[in-house]
Order: sequence, then structure tokens, then C-alpha cells
Amino acid sequence: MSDIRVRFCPSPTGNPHVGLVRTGLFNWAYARHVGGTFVFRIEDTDATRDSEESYRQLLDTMRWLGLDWDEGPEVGGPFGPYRQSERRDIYRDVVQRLIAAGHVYDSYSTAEEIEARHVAAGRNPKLGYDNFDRKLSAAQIAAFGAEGREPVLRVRIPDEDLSWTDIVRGEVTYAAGNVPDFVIVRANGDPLYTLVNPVDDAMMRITHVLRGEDLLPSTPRQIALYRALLDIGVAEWTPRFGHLPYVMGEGNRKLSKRDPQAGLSAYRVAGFIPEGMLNYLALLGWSIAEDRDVFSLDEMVAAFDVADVNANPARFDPKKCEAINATHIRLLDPADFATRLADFVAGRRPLEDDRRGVVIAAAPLVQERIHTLADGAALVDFLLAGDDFSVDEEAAAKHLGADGQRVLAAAVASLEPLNDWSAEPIESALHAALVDGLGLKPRNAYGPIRVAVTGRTVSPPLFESMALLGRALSLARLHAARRD
RNA sequence: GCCCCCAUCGUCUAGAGGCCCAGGACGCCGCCCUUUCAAGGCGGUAGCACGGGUUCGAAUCCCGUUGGGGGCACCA
Repeated sequence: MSDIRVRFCPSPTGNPHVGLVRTGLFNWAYARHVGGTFVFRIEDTDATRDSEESYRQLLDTMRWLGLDWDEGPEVGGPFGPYRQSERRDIYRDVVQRLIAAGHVYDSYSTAEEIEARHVAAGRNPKLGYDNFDRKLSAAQIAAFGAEGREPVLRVRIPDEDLSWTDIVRGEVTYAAGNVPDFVIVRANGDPLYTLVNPVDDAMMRITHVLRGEDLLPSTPRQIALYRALLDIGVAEWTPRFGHLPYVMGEGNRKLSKRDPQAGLSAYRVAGFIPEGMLNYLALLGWSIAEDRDVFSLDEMVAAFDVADVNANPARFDPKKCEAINATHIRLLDPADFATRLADFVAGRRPLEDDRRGVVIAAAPLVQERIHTLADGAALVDFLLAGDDFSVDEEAAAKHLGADGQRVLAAAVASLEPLNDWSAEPIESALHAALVDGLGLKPRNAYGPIRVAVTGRTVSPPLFESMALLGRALSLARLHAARRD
């Protein structure tokens, strides 16, 4: 067991997106690699944006992927609670101590006033807070109070360079004067992320903060806050920071929640399996070896180190994600794959026991032909369709014309006397009648039959499919496809 | 505008001075196999952003330029 403690602390807004999950994965993998502790914390300090549904989705997603946490919601731990909405009293106390020690001060400036001051001084109005309220006189404060204005609380940033050694980027420095005093408590008394995140990291004894690159600019502020937390005894050390590269979407934009390919749940619904998803996500900024990009979670754990993470942004490529997923599907033990496929199908349409058995039996025929479980479901659908079976129009036009009709007639004639309705006899009978009898090339011979029986031009292997479908249904569909 | 980050095939990456006229994967294109589709096999396509240094030697180190991204909230 190592003393390393990392955390994953999403806020429950909307559905978890792939970049967020990738960050969770890297934290988890690092914790497991070093034998440390993985803390899962929910940052729900913004009541107007957080939702219980999103919270549930977060836990559900983590569990689906198999990223278990050592401390966190529903698991507990020595530093709980792990939902910030339940930690108000803790923050209130820390704020009192920060005030008492003089690290923070009341600030009355509104955004308009700050901007006006910049304009009046001939500066860029977008410069940010100007630390104006640092030196308010008692009289001014009294005057604001008399107006009924409620101050926010700001942290006093030291006037010196702030730098750290980023685990993935190396030395990063923000020169003195570039980090304005920032707000940690709203005028209404609500603590902000800017306070709560470092406070919890300190109190939960986090040693390594691994998070998205978007938070890099907030790191100097946090380092300044840590000095204050160290001073008042809330923190015992400043953690190391590592900023993981962005996951980009289409075009050159950071993958946003609105992006259709961004939400992780969409992949689950589309029939991606955790193994494939995790493997692909791991590839976004990390690689296991020079000539290898398919691996299991265990293999990742054995090899993963944050220090090896690449600093440049990665584009999420749905095609490669599918390809990786496909190889993981093929890697699955056939029995395991069969039950996953059956469960997936059952999630889409009611599956009675005997039909479930058919899907299980068909699974080996589709396992290596698909990228996602949804592909698999589509491939076995003809076995489950009852009265709603229909032949695809385009396929019919192409294969069930005059030539197709001759094939169908000969096929029916050869199949009807068959006693043993299994793949081999079916193949022999069809081969004799169509290839030998009509002198057709196999691809032309079996096309019409495939379309008649499965309704599509693409299906699992024909003879096995017909065997699975059964004699009665197979013949009925062959008859139904005939025009005479 | 200011600050910060990033820069190898279309995409994800390997590469931590000579092993690299740059390796793997996805994609794409051929061919083989083949009852469709896959899978598999074989082959191909395509890249170190640019300019200066440093060095006997640079994709690798330094500086600059350009390009891309992010931040500059009483969101996280």
C-alpha cells in the first residue's frame, strides 16, 4: 500500500462526457498502479446546475466501467462526507479561520465597477479584478455597509511568481501580477469551487491532483490558497499537480457536453463494451508500448504512470474507438459474449427464454463480424422477428427478381424433402440444387436465399442461420419471397 | 488585448542527440481467402509546421516565428 492518494471529483451537471471519464480513468489507473487510494468526490456546490439524476449517472457510469473507488459516495471513508453539498459546516469553519488569519478580505466591487476603473485608467476592460478592495478604508467599508451591499470574500494573492512542476508538463510559472485576488465565497455566503476544491483536497489528504488541462490556469491561485491553508493548519502539504490533455471533438474544439459524440452513455446505448471504451480512452494521451494499442485494464494498471502522459490534446476518433471496441468484442470468451449480447438485445426488446436461447446460439456466428453489440443485435434480429419480419426493399429489388425466383424455386424443391434441418445438410442440398444443378456461382446462388430468409443482404453465415431459424420459418420465408 | 498550454502520417501515438532517409494503430487503397458481411493474410498511401542556433551529429536541446487550444466569473 502506498501513501499516494488521488481523487476524481466531477460536478454532477449533465451526462458525463468522455473527457471527464478519461480523467477518471487516469486517476484510477494511477492509484491502482502505485497501490494508492482512489477517492471519488462529488463537487455539487452549484445548486442551480447540479442534479440528482446526473449524480446517479456518474456513479452508474463508473460502476459500468468497473472503476471502483476506495472512498466516496455510497462507500464512505475516513474523510467524508464525499459530497460537497454535505460539507457546508466544514467550509464555514475554514473560512472563519482564513478571515481570522487575514488571508482573505471583503470585496464590494461589482463587475461593472471593476471594468469602469480599467476604462478610466486607459487599461483593457477585460483585465480582470484589480485588487481594489484590498486597501479599503474603514470609512469606505462602513459606507458600503450602509448601502446594504454584501461583500464577497477574496484571497490575497502574494505579489510574487507562482510556479510548480507539473507532472505532465514540467515547470509552469505565472509571473507576479498575473493572478488577481479571486473570490472564494459569494455575497450570499455560498462557498465556491475555488475554495472548496483545494480545501477538500487538503482535508482528504490528496497527494496528486490529476485533472483536465482546462484547470491549469486555476493552479497558481490554488497554490496561493494552499499557502494560506498551510498557515492555518488545514493543509499539511501542497499536492503535486498533473494536467491531462484535452479531448477534442470534431473540428478543433474541446469536446463539449452538447457534442453528440461527447456523452459516454451514448456509447453504452450503442453497444460499446467497457473493455473497449476504457482501452480507447486510455489511448487518448497515453500509450502502453511502441507497437501495441490493444490491452486490458489489468495490463494498463501494470504499466500506467502519469508521468508518461502526453501533453498535447487528443482528438476523439469514433472510428478508432469502434475498431478498438470490435477487437475487444472478439477477445471476449464466447460464452461471456453470448450473455452480453443477449442482455443487450433484451434491453431493447422483450426476450422470452426460448428466444434468448436462440440469441445465445447465434452469438458465435456474429462475434467476429461486429463493432458494437448493437451491430450484433441487428444481425440476429431476423431470428427474433415474428409477424413483423419484412424483407428490405432494396435487397429484394436486387436479389428477388426473375433470376432470384428461379433460385428460390429450386431451393424450395431441394429443401422440402430434407429430414435433418441442420447446417450441413442444408448446405449440401442447396449446393447440389443451385451450384451443381443451375450452374450458379455460390455468391449468386445464395444471395436470393439470404435475402428471403434474413431480409437483408448481410447476415450471419446462411446455412447456420437457417438451421437456427428452423425449418418451418425458413421455408415459410422462402415461399413468401416467391411471386408466383 | 493579456496570461498559460500545445506542435511527428488525415487521426491516436512511439521516439527522452547517433538504433530513424522516423516505428505501430485507426482510416483509406489494392490483392489473397470467401455463401453475404466480417475476421484473417500480404502489400501500399501518408508525417517530424517554419526559421535560426547548439553539436562531429537534432524529430529529439535552446531561441524566435507561425499555427492551434484554453483561461482572464459571485461556473466547475
